[in-house]
Amino acid sequence: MSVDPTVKRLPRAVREQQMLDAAVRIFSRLGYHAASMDEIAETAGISKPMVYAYLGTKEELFIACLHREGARLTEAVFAVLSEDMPPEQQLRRAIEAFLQFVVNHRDGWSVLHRQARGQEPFAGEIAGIRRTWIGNLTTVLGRITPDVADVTPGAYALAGAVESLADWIVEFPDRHAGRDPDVTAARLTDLILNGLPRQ
Amino acid sequence: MSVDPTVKRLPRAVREQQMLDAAVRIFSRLGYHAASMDEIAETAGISKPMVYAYLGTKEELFIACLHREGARLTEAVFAVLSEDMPPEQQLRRAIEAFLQFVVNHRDGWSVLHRQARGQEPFAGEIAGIRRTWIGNLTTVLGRITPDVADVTPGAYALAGAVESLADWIVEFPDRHAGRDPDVTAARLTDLILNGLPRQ
Amino acid sequence: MSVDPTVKRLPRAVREQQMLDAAVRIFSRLGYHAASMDEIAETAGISKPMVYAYLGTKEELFIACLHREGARLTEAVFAVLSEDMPPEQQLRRAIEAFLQFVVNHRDGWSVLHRQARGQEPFAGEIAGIRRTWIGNLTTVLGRITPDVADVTPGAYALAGAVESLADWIVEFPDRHAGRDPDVTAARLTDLILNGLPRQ
Amino acid sequence: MSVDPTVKRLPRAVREQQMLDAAVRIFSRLGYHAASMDEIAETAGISKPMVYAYLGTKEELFIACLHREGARLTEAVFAVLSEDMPPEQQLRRAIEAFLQFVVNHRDGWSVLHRQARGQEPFAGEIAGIRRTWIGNLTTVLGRITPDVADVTPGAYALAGAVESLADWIVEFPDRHAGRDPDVTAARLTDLILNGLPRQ
DNA sequence: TATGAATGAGCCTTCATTCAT
DNA sequence: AATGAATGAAGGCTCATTCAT
Repeated sequence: MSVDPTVKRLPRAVREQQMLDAAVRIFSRLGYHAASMDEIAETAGISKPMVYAYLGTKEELFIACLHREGARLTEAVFAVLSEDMPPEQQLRRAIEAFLQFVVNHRDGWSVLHRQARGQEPFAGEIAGIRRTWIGNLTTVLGRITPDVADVTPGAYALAGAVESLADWIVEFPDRHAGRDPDVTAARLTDLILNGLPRQ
Repeated sequence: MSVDPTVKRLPRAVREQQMLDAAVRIFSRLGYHAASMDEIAETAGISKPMVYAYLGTKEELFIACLHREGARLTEAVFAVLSEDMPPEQQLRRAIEAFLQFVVNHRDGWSVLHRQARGQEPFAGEIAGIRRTWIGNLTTVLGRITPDVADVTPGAYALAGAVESLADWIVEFPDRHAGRDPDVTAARLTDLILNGLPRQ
Repeated sequence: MSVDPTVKRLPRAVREQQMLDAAVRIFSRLGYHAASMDEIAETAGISKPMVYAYLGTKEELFIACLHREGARLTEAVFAVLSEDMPPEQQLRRAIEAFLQFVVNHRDGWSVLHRQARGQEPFAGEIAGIRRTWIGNLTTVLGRITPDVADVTPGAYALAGAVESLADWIVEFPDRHAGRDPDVTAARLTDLILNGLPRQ
Repeated sequence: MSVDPTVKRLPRAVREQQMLDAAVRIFSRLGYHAASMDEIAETAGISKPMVYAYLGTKEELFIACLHREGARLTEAVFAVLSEDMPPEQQLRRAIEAFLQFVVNHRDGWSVLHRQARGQEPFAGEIAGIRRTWIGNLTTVLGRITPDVADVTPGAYALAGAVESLADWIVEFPDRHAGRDPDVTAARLTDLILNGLPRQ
């Protein structure tokens, strides 16, 4: 048996990941509607009926992408936290992890954040994933401030700020060059804790 | 004789606004691709060929929507500012105006912010409109803080925070009920200026 | 009363000729189907309803063009003939006149010859016009040769030859430059009468 | 088991020919613009998307028809010639072959000659195909006559004569009945070589 | 497991034609 | 006499999805 790099028969689990990789790539570039199953299948190096056999309809495929990328994001943020950290450090490290994730998984981030927000039938799914991550922020902020009434809007504001910075980093890599995402995370943490430096 | 509600012949300028109204409504609910010219024309109470005659292609129609709503947003924010205000007040009032706009023009906001970000051939157009509004924030922040290096990322963070709060207000009208957007704007301004209240 | 060059109110007969001019121009460039009434009206400097009021539907308009240009062609050929000419001279002068007409009325020729031949519902009309001109050739040839059986196919062959030369002159003006259509007509007449010069 | 006439799954090469057959038939009857992809697909006994999948755009489909029929015509004429024939015989046999082709492939001839001449974007393609066949005539005539200057216009005239005769044969099958195309070819060859019989 | 062949349905776009002023 | 406003109808093209092998 040879080890032809263009193997034909592969175990299902491997093929599924190839398909999801291709799907995330195409969806991130074109959005849900403009992406075609043809192009996804071709990118995955597989025929279209296989995509349907393994991952179902286009809608189900997109949701599978959302789940995989959402889980990856959640894991990436959780991985850097530990119960015994002081909340200020948790805050900074969570932001760091988020920015790092976006920089390293632009396609996944694009699928999660840009390509179907507010578009049925994905709005609920995406909002749920986002709520998970904002829920974490809420917990952390709740440990820092006593201002109970504002902790939820605060978490939403903070989430938006981080997402916007992530987009900024991705959109202007040059202007951001030389600046580690960790530095950006630290600056934002400072801003949250202490406010804007005044002149 | 009063104006018949089902008027037939109307001057071009009027019809164009009707069409744009319908287009913004449909695009905001379904996104660019899922929206059909048929449905837009029907919503506008006019036949499809008229839409093509006055506003052109679906693509051109969408861009016309972006321009109209973008201009309205810019105007709404500019209208509340005056040169001689202290910058802290400018900041608060700009945020107020922005949140008010989103609450009062949900469809326009959805078209600008959610339905085509990062999707060709609109990515550039939308990014440009957003950059205008972020540019204003940058100017205001620059008057408040001496920290030159961080003023641009700060403006992006702030913009994201405001946008996210706007979405929150729209998404959970109940939880937000009784809370004026102006209160939210004031709290966010406080956060920016002084940081999170510590316990 | 001023003599504004963009006069508005013109007598019907004048307007009709303007419209036919425009129609022949557009039909000759694009063919019957690809030409649009919009473009014809615009080229004529008039609004569409006027075209319909004066010349009827697109089909009727096209037929009007065929009639006008066909009549002009017939006249041009007849004008140079007289009963008492020897038939060889009639032959040469008819060919001359035909070639001259095509060179001077390319658009009309294109409408008659290229843009709708064999296409319903114009095939019959065009064939009829062509038959008129071929009928003339038949008469002339009949005076030259006693070979009755071949005079009709001969006339068809001759007509095709002249038409093809006309197209050649129009298609390659450079290669034909310096060569008067009259020279071409003389050569062709020679060929008909005496055959190809042998080596 | 015999071949079911309503076979469902056929290899691509077969289906493509079926489609081209249908396309030539419809285009020849209606012309490029008036023909609809729907009717072509239906005539081919297949659904429209298959036509697009295999032959591309309507424009590409028409060009594919031109190429196939043009190649067939060229082959038909070439097949009857051999290098060692005297040029007079080459001339006669080429004309014979051409007339035979037109009589046996009326649809193909119509597509090549009548349905899109001078109409963009096909004018160049069609002119090129015609130039090939006229080029052959030029070569043959060059072997017969020493009159270099007139050999090209002579070939154009001859081509037009043959084409016109072909149309005549097709248009009046009755008047032509009992007359073999070969007889017509012989008479035309005579005319070319010797001129019109004089009285 | 894997795929070439096939299609129903729908959307964007345009055009000839007419109405109301 | 003249036109801006308006539309029914149709055509090109694409796509998600499935069948037969």
